[in-house]
Amino acid sequence: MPHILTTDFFNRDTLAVAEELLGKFLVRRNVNGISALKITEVEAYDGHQDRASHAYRGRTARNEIMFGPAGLWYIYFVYGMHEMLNIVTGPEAYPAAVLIRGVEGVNGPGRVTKHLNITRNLNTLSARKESGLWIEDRGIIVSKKEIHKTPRIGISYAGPVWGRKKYRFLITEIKKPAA
DNA sequence: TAAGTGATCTCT
DNA sequence: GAGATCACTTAA
Repeated sequence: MPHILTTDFFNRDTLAVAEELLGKFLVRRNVNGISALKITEVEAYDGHQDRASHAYRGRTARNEIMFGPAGLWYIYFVYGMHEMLNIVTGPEAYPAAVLIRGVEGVNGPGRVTKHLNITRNLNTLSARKESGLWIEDRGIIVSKKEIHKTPRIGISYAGPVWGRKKYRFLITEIKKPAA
């Protein structure tokens, strides 16, 4: 039986949540039915001191949701064309979230949202069945050996310290034998 | 490698 | 209000 992740899962250390999201399934229900895709790549944005985080300069209308309780979707629009999907983590008033950068067969945060028809109208909603977008544990175990950690992407403004932190987690690509 | 695209934020 | 910037993608 798939187990839907709830607040308890998300209301923990952001790095732990990010790492453990690998291998879980992002499930979307819309007019086309239900699709479930395994999460393969994420990034953590953790706390007000994280210079790469939207919350670094304090609370604004956009990042307000990052200060909210865990388990809410934070979806924003960048570069005039891409919606980014994040799940809020940690306790209320502590600004943190995990960006879902890739799922099985769909690489790149902008492509994930496009593929699953995820837009800002889901922003601030809760990750549960009722919202049409949630995350399930389907029993897949991801070993530490399969997990790669690298610096985050597209955050050169974050400076040498925060820019180099290995807050990006991805499942190692398994090389297929040449056909 | 550079352009596209528009919301958001910072400064006037 | 104006200008710069941006947690990206695609086409060369």
